[in-house]
Amino acid sequence: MDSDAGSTCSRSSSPDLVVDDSAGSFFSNKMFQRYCEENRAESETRQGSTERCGGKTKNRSEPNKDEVQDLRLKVNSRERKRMHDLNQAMDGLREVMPYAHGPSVRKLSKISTLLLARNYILMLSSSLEEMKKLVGDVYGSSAAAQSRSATHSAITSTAAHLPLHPLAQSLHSLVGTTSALQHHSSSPPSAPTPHSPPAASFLSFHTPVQGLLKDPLHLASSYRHFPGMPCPCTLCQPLPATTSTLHSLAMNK
DNA sequence: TAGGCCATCTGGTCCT
DNA sequence: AGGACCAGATGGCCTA
Repeated sequence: MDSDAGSTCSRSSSPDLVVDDSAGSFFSNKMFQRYCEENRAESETRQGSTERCGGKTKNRSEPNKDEVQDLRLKVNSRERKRMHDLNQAMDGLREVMPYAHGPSVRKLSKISTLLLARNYILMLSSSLEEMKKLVGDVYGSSAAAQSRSATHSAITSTAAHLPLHPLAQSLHSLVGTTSALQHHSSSPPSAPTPHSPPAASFLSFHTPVQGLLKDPLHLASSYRHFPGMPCPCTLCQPLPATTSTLHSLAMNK
């Protein structure tokens, strides 16, 4: 509809707001012209009715054309700002997501960003639970109760050796479908920022492999998987229904 | 060229 | 009343 306003933003998710420009385009487009015509017709009708009533002009509650235009522009501007803020938040979310960043990498779409974020949170939660379980197995419940700080440090230090959770595969599939990966196993990780996401190597980001989700155990973990034998790790346990649904969603993307 | 993604406008609804 | 939020409509840009 609004081609001029759209061209000014250059498809950035957080374009610079040029209110006057968009307003100009708004004034120039057909919808607004039709809107003005309708508004004029309505005001004329109202005037006729008031004259017919013969009374005083009672248009205090009914704004005139200019007021309606100003109101409309204000509302549009607010909505634009709201959407820009939303996009900024989306960009912030993209920045902390474990996918390849860079100019050569296509930006994640909004829906992909949200799905990826959800998967990422689920994966981290599962990993944390798994690490707690592992530490509990190693040190025993009493030892774990004695030093929770040690537990915490053990969790953080051993996180780098986490088996790849099936949820991570959905990250792979999502990223694989939306962008080319910057990080490979041979390339050094980029310098971490204060809010930098876990390194790609942490998530074992290699070449995206499509269809791995169909067989999560395929590259499941450092656990050894024997045919016909149940795996002891909780990461190999069936995922919640919601997660499975999300997997299919992500795969369909 | 079709489809995906996006920005913007717009009207409705709810809340303060 | 004014603002926030939401969803539908519309049209532009980009990619396969």
